[in-house]
Amino acid sequence: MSSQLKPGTSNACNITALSLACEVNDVLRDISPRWKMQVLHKIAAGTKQFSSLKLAFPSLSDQILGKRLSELVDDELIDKVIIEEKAPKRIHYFITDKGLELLKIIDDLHQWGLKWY
Amino acid sequence: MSSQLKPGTSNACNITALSLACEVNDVLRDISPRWKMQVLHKIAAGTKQFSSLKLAFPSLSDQILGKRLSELVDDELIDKVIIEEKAPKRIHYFITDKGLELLKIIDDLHQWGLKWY
DNA sequence: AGGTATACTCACTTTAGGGTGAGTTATTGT
DNA sequence: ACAATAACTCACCCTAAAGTGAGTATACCT
Repeated sequence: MSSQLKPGTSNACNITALSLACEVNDVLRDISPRWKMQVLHKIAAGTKQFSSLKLAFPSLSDQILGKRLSELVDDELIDKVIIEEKAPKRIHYFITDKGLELLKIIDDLHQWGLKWY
Repeated sequence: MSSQLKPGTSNACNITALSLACEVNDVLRDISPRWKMQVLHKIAAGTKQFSSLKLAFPSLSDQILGKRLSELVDDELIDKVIIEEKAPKRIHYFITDKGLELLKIIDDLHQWGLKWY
């Protein structure tokens, strides 16, 4: 048993937010889909193309990768830059500032996992 | 378009972990179930009993609350303390150090959400 | 004797998400 | 002429998660 709150401490805790509003729900729902944060991380690490991302995750299908990429674009976590319109299309993905800030927190989560799992 | 990595920067990025291993998958899977982090937060804020938690989340059913609590106990994010064995049972829940460290990161996620959503 | 309270569990249905197969477009290489 | 390539989308299935209804134990209160 660890860190019980002292009785009479008026229910305050050292967590900044006094009430975890729905934003956290939304954030968690948006970051939890399988592969999504790994793909984001890979893009942050410089992997720009669909095909290279495919190679990076052999057990991830084209379809799911496409879905995750469009989600990441919709979330404004990555930017999609069209290099060549005509087939064979060439598109590059880049992480945004918003995505980079999120990744820092995801990395904290990773560190927490390493410590406690 | 924001923060593209400079070409030739050898794919390094300012994220600590060089590769986001499966731990992040596991962590995300464990924290994403609906209500779970909110229940954890409420417990951290001093709400100790099943019935008080029920009142705190009117749209959360007994069954899901029970499931989330047992998950949180299994994850060692909360401790379950039996106050009275015989019916009517009385049980108190307390957050663990592990849970408290996680909540700090969840709060960062919350702040990130407030900033960017 | 019947109702209430606490903290659940079990079985079931419904919904959302993950995953698969096929098809598209236009250009380059053999 | 034919295959390959890049980056997808559409339609479908199937499993896992969410949510719902009912039931349980025991003691106290009226």
